[in-house]
Amino acid sequence: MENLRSLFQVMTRRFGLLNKNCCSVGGCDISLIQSHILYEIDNQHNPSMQQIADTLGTDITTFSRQVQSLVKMNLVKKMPDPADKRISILSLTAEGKYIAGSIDQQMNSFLHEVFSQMNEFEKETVIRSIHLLNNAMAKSSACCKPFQG
Amino acid sequence: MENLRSLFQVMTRRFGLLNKNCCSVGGCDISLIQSHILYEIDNQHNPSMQQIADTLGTDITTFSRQVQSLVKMNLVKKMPDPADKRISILSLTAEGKYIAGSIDQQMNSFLHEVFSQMNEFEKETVIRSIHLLNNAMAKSSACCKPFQG
DNA sequence: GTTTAATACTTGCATCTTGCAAGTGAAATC
DNA sequence: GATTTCACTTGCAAGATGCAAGTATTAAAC
Repeated sequence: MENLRSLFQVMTRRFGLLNKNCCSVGGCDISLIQSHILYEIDNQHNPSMQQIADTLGTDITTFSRQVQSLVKMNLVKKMPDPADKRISILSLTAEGKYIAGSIDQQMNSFLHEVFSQMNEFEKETVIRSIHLLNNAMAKSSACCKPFQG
Repeated sequence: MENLRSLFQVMTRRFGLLNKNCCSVGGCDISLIQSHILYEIDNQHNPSMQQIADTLGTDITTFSRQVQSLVKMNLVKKMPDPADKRISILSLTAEGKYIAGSIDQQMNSFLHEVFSQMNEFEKETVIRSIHLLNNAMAKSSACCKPFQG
């Protein structure tokens, strides 16, 4: 089999660059990490700090400070869990939802442009393949332990 | 079409986490960025500083300092281009090659484990798909301008 | 052929990010 | 009730980042 790593390296770097350029919405500049945090808060159900930090594979202390900034920017809300007062449940404010949605839209429109290079059959094949890959990665013990979302 | 972005987000994060854990070889600890630099130096032909910095989408000043560390660690060599003395050509030292190869091996063995979850047909489909994707991204104007390797 | 502009880097500085260690307070275990 | 564990938060020190301003070299303009 050919060198799998270089195949993936190229792909993920390109997607990473895409992601990097997708983070400014209006006057509001969001860092790459922050956009990932917004994304995860939006996609998980009543997530705690720890959950999102684990998902993203970032240290909880760094994460704590990132969230503090997002709270200051009025994009994220932190509510103590009524059942366990140690836990902070994260959610997006209206503004946070707007920003997250905006980034999502930008990313999707770029991706659609990329996919527009392909015919229908190719598109479907590629999408199915990524699903396969994601499932295989989720099952693999070697990698990605933190993330099981 | 379903939400493409979340599909890619999951995939690239998993691969990113994989990458993150692949960077220590023996006693030598390498940061993620440094491993990317080693990879690119190894894969491009007599690359200049600017070329690699562009490929990786990092600022040239940050890159300059990263390369300085790698030179100090005796993993990278910097040679002035005889034809244009402004340019520094980068190459790996023997030790740098060893480290880069080691990381490559780790990544590939993890990827093979992931692919071992699939049957032959799925494997081929997935690999072909990533090629398709990389080609489409290379053609797209929207993204990844810096990288054309 | 000298001046001007552009290129390929490098350094200064100020800011942000990172993660370990050490803390707080709350829940679970003993 | 004492100890341990858990979910976070802060102190610090180290590293990463990027703009501005520098050097040296090459290319372009006049």
